[in-house]
Amino acid sequence: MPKIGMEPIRRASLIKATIAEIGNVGSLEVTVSRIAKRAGMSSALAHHYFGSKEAMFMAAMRHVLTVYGAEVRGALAAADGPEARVRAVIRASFSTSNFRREVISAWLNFYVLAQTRDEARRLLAVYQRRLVSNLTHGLRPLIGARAAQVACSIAVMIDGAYLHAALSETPNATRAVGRVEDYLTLALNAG
Amino acid sequence: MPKIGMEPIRRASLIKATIAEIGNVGSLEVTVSRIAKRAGMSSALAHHYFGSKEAMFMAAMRHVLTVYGAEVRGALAAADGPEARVRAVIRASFSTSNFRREVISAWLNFYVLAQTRDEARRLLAVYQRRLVSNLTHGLRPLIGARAAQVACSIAVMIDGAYLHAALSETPNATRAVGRVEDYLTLALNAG
DNA sequence: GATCGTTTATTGACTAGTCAATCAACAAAA
DNA sequence: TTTTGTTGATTGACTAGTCAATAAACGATC
Repeated sequence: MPKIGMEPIRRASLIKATIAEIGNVGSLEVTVSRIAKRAGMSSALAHHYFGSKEAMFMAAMRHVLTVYGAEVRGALAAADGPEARVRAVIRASFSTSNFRREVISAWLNFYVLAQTRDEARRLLAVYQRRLVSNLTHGLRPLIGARAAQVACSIAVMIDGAYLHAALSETPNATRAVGRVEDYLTLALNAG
Repeated sequence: MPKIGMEPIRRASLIKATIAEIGNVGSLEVTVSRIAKRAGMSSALAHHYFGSKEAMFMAAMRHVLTVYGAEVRGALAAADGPEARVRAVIRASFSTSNFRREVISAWLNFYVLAQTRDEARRLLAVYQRRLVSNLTHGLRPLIGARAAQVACSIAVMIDGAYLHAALSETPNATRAVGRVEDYLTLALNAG
């Protein structure tokens, strides 16, 4: 019983199912059939809307980045003053939504994909530049010219702490945030 | 014409070929046939010596970690004094051998594997503990009780910087080392 | 030092299963 | 009737792992 206007609904379902399935299996070795089944349709329909398995991955990752970006913007809007803005960006990177198993899985596999697929690499670069830019703007009023340098270091530390936390036996976002904020404090007091 | 004593030679060839093939494809979606072909034997022989594809991956990763461990030990032996030892550990983590494409690929896929395979997770934990331990021992005489904390932060920063460098358009080990060493300097001067 | 059973090395062929992508065909809306 | 939604069936290619069979080296025994 075909209904009209299904495209956006189907696409959203498929993206959600793709992320869930990647989280379940832990890798990109998921089948289009399983994704489609989870989304309540045939695999042929998944191909109809996305064209290929890889396109589904990319759309899924773009969705993860969109959600993350919205969280960052929300946290920035609620922050009062430059230092609070920097801390908001850091904390948003370790939000509970970023620590769901399937999102962790998506990130790790995204790194793998970024080695060989230019589209993934570009997307990753965009995310990193935005992160550094957000941090730099917050840091500039606090430490002036050192802002760019420190922002890069914080970005590196966020990714490292995320990786460590994600792969530790007991993932602990709070500890990870603490580690990055300790560095921030150190950098701010070293004027 | 079978010759005796082939087992260690075959195993070494297969490990080398596995790493090379992973580096080529960029993921674990490599076939046993291709690995075996690259190593100059039939796929049946690869199964004979390793039993499964996953066992080949694990052996390959263990080899990467062994080489890395040897580099660290070498750098530590040549280092003079605590601070030099800390810097030696940092620099060894960004050695040229760790920046070969296939080794980067092995690391990224190892992270992915560590999500779901206990053996991979355990191996990763061993590597991380050793890294932190090495750093802590070097830091203790310099900053006493803060050593453990700072060692963890450096370890996190090493992984983050490695990730960034590995996935940037122009991988640059020197810049990555510099970033971690900057943090070290900051931490040492913040007594 | 010839004989023979055992171990090790090695492969081609095969099993049994997987999967991405395609396509013809059908159903409802416009 | 053209567009949009939808699927079952199929294709064509690929894969991990098994197995029987072969052949060289080893070692013990006579």
